[in-house]
Amino acid sequence: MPESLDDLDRRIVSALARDGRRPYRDIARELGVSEGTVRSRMTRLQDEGLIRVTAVGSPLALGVGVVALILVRIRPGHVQDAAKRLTAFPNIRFVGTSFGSADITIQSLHRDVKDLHRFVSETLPSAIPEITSTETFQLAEVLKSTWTWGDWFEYVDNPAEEAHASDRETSISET
Amino acid sequence: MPESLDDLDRRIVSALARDGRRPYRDIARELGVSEGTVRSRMTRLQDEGLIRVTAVGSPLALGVGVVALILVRIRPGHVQDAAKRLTAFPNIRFVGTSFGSADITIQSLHRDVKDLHRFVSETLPSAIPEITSTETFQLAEVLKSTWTWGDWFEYVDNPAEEAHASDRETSISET
DNA sequence: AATGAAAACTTATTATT
DNA sequence: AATAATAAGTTTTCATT
Repeated sequence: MPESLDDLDRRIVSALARDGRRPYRDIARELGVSEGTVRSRMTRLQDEGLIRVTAVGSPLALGVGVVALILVRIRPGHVQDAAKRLTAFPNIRFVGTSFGSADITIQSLHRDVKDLHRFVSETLPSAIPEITSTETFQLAEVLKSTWTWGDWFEYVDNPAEEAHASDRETSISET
Repeated sequence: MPESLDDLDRRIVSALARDGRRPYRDIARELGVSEGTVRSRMTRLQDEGLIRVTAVGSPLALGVGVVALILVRIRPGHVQDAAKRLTAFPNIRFVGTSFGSADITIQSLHRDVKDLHRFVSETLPSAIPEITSTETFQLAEVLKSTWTWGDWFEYVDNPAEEAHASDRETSISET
């Protein structure tokens, strides 16, 4: 039963979102608690699957030529099953079911546009015959892709604010 | 000039994608190089903005009630400027310009559907008057959201493979 | 659930190739 | 660009509250 994060958890997560390798001891000093407290809370959050500390980076810098967003429509009654099968593709990084004119939205990585085209026109339809249509958006430039939480914690605590100082310095621009 | 990653860089990044807090010394032992080599390569990759080690987690577990994908169309000639202004919103986590029937795709976070609706119907149009239309997909369930690179490195090195063993155990399912 | 103490281990710096 | 040596700092374990 994954209970929500308390204020101390959030501060720890914010600190690690800024720098995932920052020593627990250092974070503990800043927050006025012991190193063990930071450690045990992070262990709990990771064990519960709520948080992971990981290397993230720009796909386009890591040898990925093409990043695409694909909207998928599925024969009624087969959405959940189709979504589950899409998660098995190594080049699909995101799979979500949705309300609206698409049943599933995915983000996929490709070496080049030829690879993307083959994927959409051949691989996907033959792997998931319940697909009734797809719509593909090849991304030209990723201007923001953020993993920090400080701004969100501020936003959710203070609904009035909009478009103030942003996370940009700690995000990776994936151009 | 960000040159691409060599094989050793990739192995280091893969290891840190699995566990971002794993000691450099431990990774170095596994890869048969010195700790300093792992450290200096990570320093370079981080300084060049190619890789970041960070805490990532399930938005829906962190107090985010609603995650949406929004496709945005913009008056011709204003796409780049509008995209840049969208990056300033703290509740927008992803901004990409794209080819296809949308000019910009964004991912946004909201407390509830009322907040999402206000954002789409009021906040966005008044902040970015060049928007000509939007299409919103409220995400119901995120089945995959992966940050590891091992599978991609395999995929890009071996085009024939499809839908084999996946990253799922190291991704966070954002239900 | 949080803490302090201590041994084991890692990091960050420096000099060397 | 990589390495070994080393002082300083961190992690991990455990007994205590």
